[in-house]
Amino acid sequence: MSTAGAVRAGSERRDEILAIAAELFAERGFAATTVRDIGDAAGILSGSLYHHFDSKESMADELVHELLDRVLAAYRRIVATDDDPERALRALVHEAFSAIATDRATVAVMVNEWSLFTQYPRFAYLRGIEEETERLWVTVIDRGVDTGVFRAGLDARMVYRLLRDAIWVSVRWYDPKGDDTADEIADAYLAVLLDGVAGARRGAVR
Amino acid sequence: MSTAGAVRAGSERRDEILAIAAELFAERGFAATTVRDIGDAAGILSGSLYHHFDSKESMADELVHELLDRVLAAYRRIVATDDDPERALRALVHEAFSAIATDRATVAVMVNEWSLFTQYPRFAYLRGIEEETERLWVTVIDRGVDTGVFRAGLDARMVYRLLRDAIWVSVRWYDPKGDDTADEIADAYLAVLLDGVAGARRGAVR
DNA sequence: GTCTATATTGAGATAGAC
DNA sequence: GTCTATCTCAATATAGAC
Repeated sequence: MSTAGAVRAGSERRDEILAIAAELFAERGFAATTVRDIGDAAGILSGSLYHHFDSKESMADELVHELLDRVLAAYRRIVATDDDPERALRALVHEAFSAIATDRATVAVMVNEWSLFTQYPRFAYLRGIEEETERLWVTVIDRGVDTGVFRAGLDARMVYRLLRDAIWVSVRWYDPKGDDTADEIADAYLAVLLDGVAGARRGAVR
Repeated sequence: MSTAGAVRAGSERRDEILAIAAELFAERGFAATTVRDIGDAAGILSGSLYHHFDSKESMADELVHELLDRVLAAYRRIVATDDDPERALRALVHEAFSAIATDRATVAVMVNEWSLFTQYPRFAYLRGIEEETERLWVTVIDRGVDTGVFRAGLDARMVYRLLRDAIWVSVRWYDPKGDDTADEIADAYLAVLLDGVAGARRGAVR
């Protein structure tokens, strides 16, 4: 009956508390958020949180792990399904921005606390997920170079990092109530990435 | 006699301790670094740090403030000096990557703790610096659009954010001992930004 | 599933001697 | 400029009643 992957199935109350914790972690930072803050926001005492969770860390762990499992699964589907490199890259970028739209707080936690979390053994899986993600994106970029739709001589790994960093950190200024939807930002970023900002044909490497 | 701008002049010992603190903040995170850690690394007791600094916060404050003042001054010089939009943009990007090379630890602290610091009144100046920085970069991009060297209809603010985010977060994977120098990464990023990754001329908006 | 009550630890910071 | 010694507070987490 469980929908879970790596993560324990959760009651509704649990999920509710997790969502509250995510908002607080995103807003104040993981370290600066106390279990009392979370309890207060959830309308219970801090001690009662430990009926649902082992520790403050495990809350962040569940949030981030569950998100990344979902995103990675989507990446896998895209790369396995779509043979066209440009369309696949577009889909990957839209998928990431979609996660920012649907799970803003958790993405913010991931982005802001990445350096912190990757220090702890409990978050060791982050490396694995990050490696597979890189492999998938780089595969798509390399395919594009092979088929000639992307420029020859491109450093796929560097392009991936540029894009990954720019996309995820946008969660820091992304405003769900703002003028631009996540898909619109995705398209704007893709426009720059694919065609560049230079207006006139240049005597460059192409 | 003082070399300082907004920041108190410092003895050599002070600077040494600041550099040590920067490394620890960058490595373990600001919150996870204790004043005892800093004292240990500096070879003194934690209490002795308070002869040099008011608080742990003030150490991070000095580090980040001093760095951003220097970088902003460089940006100002570039924008005031160079009329050519593409050359100015190149210089801005190289300037940022140069800061990553020379002040890796402090840049990492700034990037990792930005969301945390901007919450505190003491770091209110971050907003001001960020705003002026955005204005400077956007000015250069808009100039490029006006003179036709950058594509018409470009959202300068979005391009700035994309670039800013991608550049600064690269401090998380930048390896001073790695194959690529900061200038090489800057050029690679600029190549993507200016010309895009698409290899063939496309029937796009240009 | 939440509360009462509290154990325990570790943090930032201070006062005054040397 | 550093040390000795310590204060004070706030944090995570636990035990057991309801």
